[in-house]
Amino acid sequence: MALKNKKSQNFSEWYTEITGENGAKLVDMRYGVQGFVPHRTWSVQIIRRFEALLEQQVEKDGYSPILLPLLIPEENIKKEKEHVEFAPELFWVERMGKTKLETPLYLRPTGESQIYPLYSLWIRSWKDLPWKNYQSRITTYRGESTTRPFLRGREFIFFETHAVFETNEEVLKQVEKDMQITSEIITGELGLPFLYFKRPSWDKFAGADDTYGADCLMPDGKVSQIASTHDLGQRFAKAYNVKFIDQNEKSQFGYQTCFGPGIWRIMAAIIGVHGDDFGLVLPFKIAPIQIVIVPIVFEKNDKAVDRKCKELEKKLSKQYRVKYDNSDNKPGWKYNEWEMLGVPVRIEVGPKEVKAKKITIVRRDIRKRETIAEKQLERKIKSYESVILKSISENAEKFLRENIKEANTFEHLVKILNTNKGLVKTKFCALDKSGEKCADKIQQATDGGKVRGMLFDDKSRASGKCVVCSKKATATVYIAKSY
RNA sequence: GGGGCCAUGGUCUAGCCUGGUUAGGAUUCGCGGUUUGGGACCGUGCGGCCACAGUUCGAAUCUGUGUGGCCCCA
Repeated sequence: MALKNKKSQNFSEWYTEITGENGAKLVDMRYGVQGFVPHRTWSVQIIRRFEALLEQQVEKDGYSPILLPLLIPEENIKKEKEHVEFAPELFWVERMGKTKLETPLYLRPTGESQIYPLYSLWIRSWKDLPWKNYQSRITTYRGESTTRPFLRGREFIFFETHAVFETNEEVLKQVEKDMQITSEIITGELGLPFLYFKRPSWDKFAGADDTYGADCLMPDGKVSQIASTHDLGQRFAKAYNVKFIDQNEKSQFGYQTCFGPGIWRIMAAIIGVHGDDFGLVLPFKIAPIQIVIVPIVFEKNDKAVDRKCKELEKKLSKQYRVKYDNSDNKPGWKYNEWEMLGVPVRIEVGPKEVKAKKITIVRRDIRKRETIAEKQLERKIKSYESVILKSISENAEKFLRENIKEANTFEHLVKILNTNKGLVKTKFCALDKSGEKCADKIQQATDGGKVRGMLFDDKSRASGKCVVCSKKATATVYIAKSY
């Protein structure tokens, strides 16, 4: 059956339905442990594909893979004063069988406290720098109170890069590079536009000098951070003793960054932004099955249709991931099934097509049928690869653009955030501690609207007055409710 | 973190208020057959009251606790 909930009418319930048993079967929430989500095969196959794209991209930027344990000894979390912020939400392992462990172990809430003690051992000289490792296809653990599949979990899939540089200038270059990586994959390949912000000081990652985040707009008008980079300065280097001998034979602390595309959040955005009332709409490149062939058979002994389908399957499989669905279900069943799963291209072959040497082809994103000469099939599919991506990207970009509104007064800002969806662009006094009071006022007046920050590449000097306190504005900021 | 709703075969649901037959139906799934251009049909078969405790002669139903899910708000 098609989805009961409409995306435009009730996004939350639509989202729950599409991820579950009556939708695309991405997760199974019947596992019975809050915040711990069994990922079914379709979601894993999708995730693996874009993880791989991200892996290739960060490796191109000089990162190499490492894989560290899930468990970290207690003392590590105590070394960085601000990072201790994670402590209240840690999961602990305190026993091995019946034996109480001498050192309690915590499940990694993120990688800093396990990676940097190792960096301290691995990095010796300026010749080792920049030092760039990443780990992916791992999980991370935080005691969150509210959980939702792909948006917030107690366990979730993680991807993190950690770089050490000689200078602070290199850090900023890396921040920019990370934005490019995010853009090339998440926007370029997955069709998800985002805004890249420098976060206000009160909204930084624990222990970072600065945090930069990529915000994607979800259909209900809330933004979701789908990637972030942290300028760690030397703070972690000092806490974990990440030092190197410089060219003058002096010992120096490294400058560090870490970057994390949010694997779960990206998945949530693929589902939410591209999906429709018929199910998922997958970007061609990451679809586990790119083309499904549906036969239409009237007579049992009609071997011609089957033969044609097998021929097409064989031919197209050289270039694409193809499924010939010759199950017992009726064609209508198959259409609905594969549309729910988001397979980008469907080919229908019946007696009519065989006779006329034609093929019926359907794009998942617009669900329009087209009958073309068989000879043109491969060229058509080739064009769909880019056409589908372009089409879904443009829709997503249009939605983002249309949902950024400008406000010049506090009242206007509050009115927009309380009645409309999306982001509000406005003037703001300060992104350091002194601006936090104004941010709090906005949050209270708008039921949770947060200052997301100023655009990373915004080099202009803000003019005018803060929309809240009327003091001189120092930044143009964006405000939105968020996940 | 706060508030609300909820938990019955794989899925959806009736029964619960007012305790008492073998927990009813739809769909899915398996088998046999007829079918196949937008979720076909007939026959047949498998499968269920979230957990624990309490009240009771008797609990899906009442009470408590726990666990989990969904929605709204922080």
